[in-house]
Amino acid sequence: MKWRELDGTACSVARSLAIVGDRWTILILRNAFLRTRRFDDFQAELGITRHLLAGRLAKLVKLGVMSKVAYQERPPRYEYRLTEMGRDWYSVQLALVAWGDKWLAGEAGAPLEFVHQKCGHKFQPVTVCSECREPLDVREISPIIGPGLRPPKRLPG
Amino acid sequence: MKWRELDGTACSVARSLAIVGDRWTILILRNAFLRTRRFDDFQAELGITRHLLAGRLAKLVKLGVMSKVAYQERPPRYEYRLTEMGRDWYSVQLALVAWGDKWLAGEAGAPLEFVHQKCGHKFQPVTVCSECREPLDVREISPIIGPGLRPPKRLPG
DNA sequence: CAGCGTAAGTTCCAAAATAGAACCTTGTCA
DNA sequence: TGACAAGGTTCTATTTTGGAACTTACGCTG
Repeated sequence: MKWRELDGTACSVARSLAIVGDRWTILILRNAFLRTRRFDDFQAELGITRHLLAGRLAKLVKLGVMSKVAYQERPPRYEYRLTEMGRDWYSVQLALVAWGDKWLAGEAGAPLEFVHQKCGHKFQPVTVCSECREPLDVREISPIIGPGLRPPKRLPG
Repeated sequence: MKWRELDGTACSVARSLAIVGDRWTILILRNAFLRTRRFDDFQAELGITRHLLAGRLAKLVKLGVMSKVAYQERPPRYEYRLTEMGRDWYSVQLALVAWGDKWLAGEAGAPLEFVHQKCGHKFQPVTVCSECREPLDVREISPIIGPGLRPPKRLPG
């Protein structure tokens, strides 16, 4: 399988990876959530080469994850902001952070903690079932064929 | 920043990426969740080259995400299973699937759907606050410095 | 017991992606 | 007029991947 074919597969993991399946892209999004918006700021904070950064940002804009917005006209200057699609990536990032905190932080503990303003507490993200609200366990989940894999109904005529 | 340095940074996203930050590794884990266990099965299902697969599996084993278990002695044959650390990756995968389903599946709908055996319903994963159980929104979360970033207390003596 | 099949790798070379550094463009400001 | 700034682009060297063939250790079959 070549990477060109990835987003053609009928798998949402593969399709997602076709967009955000490299480390730099995920780090760019991480910093975007920490309010970074400008080319040079991303470059300095991440240490990514300018060349790659330009390519990654262009791809994210093309695919609708970020948008390029002029913040001044003369000289023309742009910033990159998360779209709704990009903001929605946050649930993946939270899961990634939680996994890293749990398994990789060691004795020192998590580098960052998070406070939920709504309730005022430090929290961990918990993934629950949209129907019964119970936390999900791998062993209690069955995948089934969805509409995206079912053969289309034959049209009349 | 070079990739060697990534897992040395005080960020759980970067540390996680140092392990699972390439597409093949994530696809290997995806198939592991679908019960694939043997070298040749991973190879055939993913289309990854044997060379890379060997490297990725070895890395996952070294870092404790999967374990290599002999399932027969003569000739020696091994299979790869998720450890607890690996099973715990599932929350990230669910978030990734949900994001792909929502933003990339198009009109056809999700390729796979999931049933929660406990309640019997098709569901979406929802990320909630461990304290108040409300769904989390980016704009209601504040990161704060955690113990992993606080300078260590000076030891007496 | 020669030859075929199987699982799990390893080795080799060509093609693609990345790192690192320098350079370019458009405009402001002193 | 020259320095500075933001946002890129171009260049070469190194690293990583892709693709295919080869290896090892055994068991089976005729």
